[in-house]
Amino acid sequence: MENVRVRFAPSPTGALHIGGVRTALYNFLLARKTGGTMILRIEDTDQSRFVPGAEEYILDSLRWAGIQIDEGVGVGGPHAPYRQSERREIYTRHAQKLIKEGHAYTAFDTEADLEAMRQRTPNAQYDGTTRLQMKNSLTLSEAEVAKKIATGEPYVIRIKIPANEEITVNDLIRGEVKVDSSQLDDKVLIKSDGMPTYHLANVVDDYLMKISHVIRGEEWLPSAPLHLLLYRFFGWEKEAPRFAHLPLLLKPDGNGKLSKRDADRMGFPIFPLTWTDPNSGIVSPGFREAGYLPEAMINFLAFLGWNPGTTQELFSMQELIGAFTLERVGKAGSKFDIQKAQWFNQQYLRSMPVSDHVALLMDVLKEHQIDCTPSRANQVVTALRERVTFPKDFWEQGKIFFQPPQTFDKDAVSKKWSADAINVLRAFGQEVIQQRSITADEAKGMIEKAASSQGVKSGQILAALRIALTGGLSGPDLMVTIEILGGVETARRIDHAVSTLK
RNA sequence: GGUCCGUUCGUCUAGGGGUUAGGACCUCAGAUUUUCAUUCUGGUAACACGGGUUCGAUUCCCGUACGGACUACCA
Repeated sequence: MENVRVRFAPSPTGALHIGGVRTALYNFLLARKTGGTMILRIEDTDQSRFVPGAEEYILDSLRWAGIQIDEGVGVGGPHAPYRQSERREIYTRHAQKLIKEGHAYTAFDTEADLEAMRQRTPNAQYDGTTRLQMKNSLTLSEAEVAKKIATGEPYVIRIKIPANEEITVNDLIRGEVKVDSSQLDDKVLIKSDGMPTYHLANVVDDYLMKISHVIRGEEWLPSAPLHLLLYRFFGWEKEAPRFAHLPLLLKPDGNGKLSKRDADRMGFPIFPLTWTDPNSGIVSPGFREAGYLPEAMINFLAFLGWNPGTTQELFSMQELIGAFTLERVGKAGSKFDIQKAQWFNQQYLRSMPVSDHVALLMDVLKEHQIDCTPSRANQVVTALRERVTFPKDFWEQGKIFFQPPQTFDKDAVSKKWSADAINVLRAFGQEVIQQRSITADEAKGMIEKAASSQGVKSGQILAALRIALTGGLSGPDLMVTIEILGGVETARRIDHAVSTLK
């Protein structure tokens, strides 16, 4: 595989879909694996769908994901510009060449004309069977065409699809896909606003930018024969890239392509970063803001449609680069399983060094305007480390170390709060208040003493103690909790609970 | 409707003419943890269907069913 050059070519029509991130990832992995080049091209040929901020968003998302761009928008390169709206003349020139050689023609049909044609014949398309009934340079005289163009009548340029030719797409993932050219229609190449359509722009740019592999979503497979035809008409058959059409990301339940609607409905993000739609003002949550680590997302995404053929599941970007091959990409679509994504996140979050966890905790504490010494943060983090899936869990599970419980779990109280417990807690409170700092072991001994003084086994009142201290029944080791809280705070919370709960 | 693509546990998948069809997530049970979580052990659970080829098919071929994508002057 000489000189691999791949591109990720999104449209700036809104936030980047998570499936787009996976497509970018596979391109990136192949580029890095082969020492090739990763190119970012922005396909902004549809002016009506342009959304301000979308390009910036794409750049930010890729950066967050750790997908680096070697060439293209944002970094420049030898084939600039990389924004298709800035390459207009190039496409026009190429379209003209096609016309000159009889592979394309101009068409003047209005929307009403097209509609009428479709009405006339069911399932009709603009192709070899209908093009001679339409208003185009094949049916009009040269003079008429020239006049229409001179008077500024809008027109498009269409490809002239040859009849009855078998076109074979050799897809790296799907093998040979054969299509009869008669099934294809005379697709518009240049729109009436002078901009190219995807089909033309894509082929011209991939050739000019010397792309070696086109790795894109399966939704492009049906138009791949058209693209191949274009390569042939331009005389670029030898330089045509290899194609790899990726299976789609499917919705978690039922069937169909994963959509934003599904994500909203099931309560998880679909965009890498939070996105605010500039037109509607609607804010859509992002994976980053939901607490997903980029490493976890990348690992998760890589495994949706690809696997290394071993039982290893945790892969760093470097490991993915080493293991990735297009041959091991599957053919069937994958349902987007958010639970698996959470599992990956848990794995990555827990394996971070303690210092990172401390930093995470300090961040949330700052948000809540709580001061905390590093050593205390360290204690809390140590107690919580094995219990977190998202960074926010450090706060949700750790806040009881910084503020007394706001409420007491009613069920827990009715089950575990007893007269015996109150007596033991009182006794323990009077002891523990003497010790500003107390170790877990000391706390344990003290509780046992208090319990036996009341003729009770300590095990019977531990749940009540936990309720008094944390408001509920779950949390880190109780003795460790007391150690972190300290004797004074422990006593204060017991006091409060005993006087509040009857 | 037409064209194309696909189909192994609920999910992500490995595998491949003769296997106890393997792993992970989820789930369930047990152990550990005087809680919960973690951790450990174990369990439930799959080759869409029908033909053919073959001594033998989940694996190869054909068909059917089901699902999906595409069918715009959107990408």
